Amino acid sequence: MSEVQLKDALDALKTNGVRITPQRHAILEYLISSHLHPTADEIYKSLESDFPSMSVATVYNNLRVFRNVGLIKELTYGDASSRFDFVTHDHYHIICDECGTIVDFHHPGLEEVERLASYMTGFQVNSHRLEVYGTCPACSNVNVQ
Amino acid sequence: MSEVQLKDALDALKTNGVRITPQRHAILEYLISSHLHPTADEIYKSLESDFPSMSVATVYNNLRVFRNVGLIKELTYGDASSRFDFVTHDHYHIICDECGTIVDFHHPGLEEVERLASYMTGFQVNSHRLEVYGTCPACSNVNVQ
DNA sequence: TAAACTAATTATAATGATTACAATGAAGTA
DNA sequence: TACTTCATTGTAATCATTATAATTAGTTTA
Repeated sequence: MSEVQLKDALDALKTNGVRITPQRHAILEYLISSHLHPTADEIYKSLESDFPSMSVATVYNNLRVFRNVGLIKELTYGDASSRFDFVTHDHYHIICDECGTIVDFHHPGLEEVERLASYMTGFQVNSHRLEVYGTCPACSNVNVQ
Repeated sequence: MSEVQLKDALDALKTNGVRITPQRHAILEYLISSHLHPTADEIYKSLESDFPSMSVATVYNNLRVFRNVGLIKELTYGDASSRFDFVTHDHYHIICDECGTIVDFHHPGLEEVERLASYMTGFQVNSHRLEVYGTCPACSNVNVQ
């Protein structure tokens, strides 16, 4: 786990006047160390042994706080649970249609697309979302057999 | 409304062995004529006067059928309702952060990004999803005043 | 340090979109 | 016409997420 990332995140919280509680510390630590894009429930279950009395509402509340501060991004997929991604450098996601695995890949931002969309629609553009879908190597191998 | 699109859609259903019921006809017609990316509930409410006894489950069931046949795309946004988009030529969406309006814009497909993602991750790529977010002209004007 | 104030946590109930289920109805086929 | 299959209906169930109210813990100030 990157201690630097954790320290920066805690500083960001302080700057925003957000108290640092043991639960928040643990959730942040988990988000930084696990690169698995966990759901709220996965975080809750993972921290259950360390915080037996923690409520699932606490996880949701704090994920919202972290998102508002800009520390994490929420990845939403219809009726399935949201997944949460600690914000580092710019990257996009590729998602396996079979097993749901999410893998990061680096690619320059699509500023040109943003510019064009803005020009064609008259919107002021803030951001964009890009995801690629396909079959991961593991699932491809299974299918072959 | 494009009669050609409706005819093609009905043909596609027949080819796939899907019966064409009055409800399905009406839902399809609504999806083609309205370019508002409606939710299941909006479709349900709009057809209520013509089909007083139609169940909301029928709308959901048939949207799933249409999606499986490839006639429509489901646009998902976390815990909010899914929106449904009749598939025509390639286009992406730009969405207003303030009011949620969805506007189509045309842009060449991002095959290069798909290729790069595939190369970097070893995935077989099937598709991608791109959305741009910003503020629509109407909301921009409101903010100025 | 102790009191006072504010924010966070907890447990639980409520919400709301979507799906599952069983019964009824309609379409296609022999 | 009878049979089989699929679609629709109404309702109950599911499940992620949020709201609420009470309790607890941090922070600030005297």
